[in-house]
Amino acid sequence: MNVRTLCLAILSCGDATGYEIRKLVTEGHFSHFVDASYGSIYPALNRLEKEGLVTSREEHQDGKPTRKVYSGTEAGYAEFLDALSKPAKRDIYKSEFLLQAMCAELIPPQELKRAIDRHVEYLESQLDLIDTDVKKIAWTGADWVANYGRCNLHEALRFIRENRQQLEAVAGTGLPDSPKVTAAE
Amino acid sequence: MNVRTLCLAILSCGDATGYEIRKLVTEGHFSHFVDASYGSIYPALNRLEKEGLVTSREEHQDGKPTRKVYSGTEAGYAEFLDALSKPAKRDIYKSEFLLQAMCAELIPPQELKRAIDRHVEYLESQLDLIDTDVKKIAWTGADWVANYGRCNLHEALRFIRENRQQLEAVAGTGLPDSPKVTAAE
DNA sequence: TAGGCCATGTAACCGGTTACATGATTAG
DNA sequence: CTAATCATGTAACCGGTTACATGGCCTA
Repeated sequence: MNVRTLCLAILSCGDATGYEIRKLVTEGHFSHFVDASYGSIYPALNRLEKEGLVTSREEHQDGKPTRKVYSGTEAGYAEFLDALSKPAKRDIYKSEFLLQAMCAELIPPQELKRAIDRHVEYLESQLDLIDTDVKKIAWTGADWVANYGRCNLHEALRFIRENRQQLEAVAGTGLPDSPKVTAAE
Repeated sequence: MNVRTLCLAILSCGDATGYEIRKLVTEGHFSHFVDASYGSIYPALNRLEKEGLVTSREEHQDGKPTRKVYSGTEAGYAEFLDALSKPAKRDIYKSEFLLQAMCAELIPPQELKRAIDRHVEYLESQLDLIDTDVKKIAWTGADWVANYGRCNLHEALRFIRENRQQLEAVAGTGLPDSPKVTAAE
């Protein structure tokens, strides 16, 4: 999923400015499963307008800079639906924390403990974000996704709290010269 | 986390060839939270060798191409530990499925149903992969991570199975001209 | 005999990030 | 007085992917 399609999707849900789209995908309720920055959003929006998939109107407001509000067009909505009809790409998940956990035996105990603490804090903050965020929205899809995220975060936290001592017990026991994996078979 | 550090991490756990590293990160037990392709792994390995962070030996085998087996050096292990000591970057999670779920109201019912089915299948296949894979390994870190993944996948599947009808009930009820979000506040 | 696995590598390309430019207003 | 928020945009850069090149062996 590229930024272009992402913009189309968000604009299918309602009008927004580039600034707002960026907020939604980095801090708002879309931020848990997508991401993009100004440098990709603004060019994407300009291109979409040229192609007639979105339209824009300028909203002058005093005291603040002029907003350029985008709306999806019929054609834009059609392309979005089209993108959805082909099977979704598999989820992408990258986690430095899990790499650390995987290599726990090679990491000094205090170091590992700190890494776990940090990750627990991170997951808790994500959970808070969802909870404060969900009050502001009401439509079913967003609500469902929020609940999905909440459940998963709860489960992750539960698992770590219940099993972290297993990992901490082996921290640092693997010496740099004793190989553990002989790779794939 | 770039491919360079990833290679260093894997080689800290044991010797491997570029081919094997790629297998580990795309199909093996590292594949659930990292990813990389040949085009980035081989150049990274060559550079690491030039810098003295890994060494290689050639293993001639008849019938098959010569393997170039890499081992981490003291310096390489040190750099890996150093990378771990600075706080891990936050997890990256991208999901087209959740974007679809978020926009459920705009998607025709059959389309949505199929998308959910596909995603359930995908999660189940991931679960299978962990289960078949975990038998081949024994060291604590890998085991812990496998269990972590298993729990999370179970929870995700449970949630979807129990709540999918909520989403399916509203599929297609949002018309393209009735905006739902007015973006961030 | 076609395709998949083993195995290493390169080059072109590209999507996206980072950092910058600009500037008024408001909150601490 | 400083920092943050609002708001739009550009240009350089970069990490990584895709696709290709090569070639023997084994399986269906």
